[in-house]
Amino acid sequence: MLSQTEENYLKAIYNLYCSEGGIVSTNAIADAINTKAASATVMIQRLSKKGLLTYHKYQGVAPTETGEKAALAVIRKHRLWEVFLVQKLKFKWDEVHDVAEQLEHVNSPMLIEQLDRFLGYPKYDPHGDPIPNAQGEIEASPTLTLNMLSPGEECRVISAKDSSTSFLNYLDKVKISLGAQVCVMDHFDFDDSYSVSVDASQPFTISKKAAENIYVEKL
Amino acid sequence: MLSQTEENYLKAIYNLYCSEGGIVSTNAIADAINTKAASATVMIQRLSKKGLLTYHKYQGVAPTETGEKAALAVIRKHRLWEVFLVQKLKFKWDEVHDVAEQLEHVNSPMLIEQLDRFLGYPKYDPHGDPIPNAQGEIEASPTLTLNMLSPGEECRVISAKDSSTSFLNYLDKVKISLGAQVCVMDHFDFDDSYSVSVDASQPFTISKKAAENIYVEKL
DNA sequence: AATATTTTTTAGTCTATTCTAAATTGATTT
DNA sequence: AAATCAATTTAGAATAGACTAAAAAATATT
Repeated sequence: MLSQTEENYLKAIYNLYCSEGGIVSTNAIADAINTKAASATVMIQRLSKKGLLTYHKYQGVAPTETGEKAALAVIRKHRLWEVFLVQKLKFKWDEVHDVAEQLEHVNSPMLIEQLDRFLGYPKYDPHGDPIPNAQGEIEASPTLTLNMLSPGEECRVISAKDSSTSFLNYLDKVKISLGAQVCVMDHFDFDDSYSVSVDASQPFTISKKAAENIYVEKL
Repeated sequence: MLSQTEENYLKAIYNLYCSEGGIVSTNAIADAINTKAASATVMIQRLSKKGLLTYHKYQGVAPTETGEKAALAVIRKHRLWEVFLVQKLKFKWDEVHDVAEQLEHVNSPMLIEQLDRFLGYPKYDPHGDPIPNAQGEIEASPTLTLNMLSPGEECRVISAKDSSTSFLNYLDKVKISLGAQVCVMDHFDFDDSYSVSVDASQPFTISKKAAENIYVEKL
């Protein structure tokens, strides 16, 4: 059993390891956790004693197989809760993080299993990051944006690339929500705008800039 | 801001104060929290310094106005999460406690507000205990059981008085679930059994013993 | 290669929470 | 009222996690 603090360190280390692509420095970890290098060192030593990290003094750190699994389990919980908050509790995409940060530490395999079912086994969180499955397998992030589709094609909204409040408000206003089905009706060359229909309702126009910032999956 | 541990003590003290009706002893608190009297003493001193308890050495403890509000806020969260687990995530009534015990410490007023809305502002948890409102006001527990109704009356199921697994399994089997609408069709004097219709479906018979253990509210 | 700088680790404190053991207080019995 | 027993509190120590300051190692600069 890992403490909340251990889970937070592990998650931060895994994220750094993926994004920076390689061995992670003590300082980078301390920054991510918002603590001091000395504290990070102590925790690194503890986690590597538990077999979750490979660690060589002064050299840096990497998750082991076990450590990666544990980190992905936390990430899975975090992202499922984010979906819950947005889809069921009407949180905005940018309001979920702090709460999910707390909920991710609740320990109950049955809870997560049932939550996953309740949400309809979602594949992406509201920020477009893929949700690891129960075995800790994770897909690549989505790369297809709305503007890449041709008229006639249908897709489901995964997330927003730009997560600024102003863009999220815009999406909210035009009722393009997570999971919405969008059909591209037309493309206008003269200003690169698109006519789209959301959930089979009245089509309307969105700009190229907007379309480029909406991640989708084809249906 | 209270720590999780402080919240747990406060909740336990409030519960003891209500059930035992008066000043609470250090040992009773230690037992409830599953710790030792010495630890309870330390925490009592801390909570009374924070103005949440009135405390006189060797005499015992009672929640202050503020302490009661804080305890009720935790109880509100706990009971809302229990409803969520049973109604949405298909937990059995006897499986929810440990998970709710964790979830109740997540701190986000918006989360609880939205959860309450999402659940349809429930008044009782799956064990039949009333859910305090956002102002910390709480009703008395329900006292009306199914056998107290006359043929023709309709009611909503609040909870089970007997929460043994065998009874809960029985209720599950006959599809009498939390929130179900039950209409009493008939009462048979010769064995005191009742004919009931659940959610307007095919009536069936339940024993006096079963009817006495189902808390309901009249519609 | 020698020095200076940055990063990392160690050592020593601090707080929250727990424990055990000892001391104190209150209640009970004679 | 004294002696005993149970409940409570204090004292002292442990652990998890954080911090600061100082030491050690790695890296960069001259």
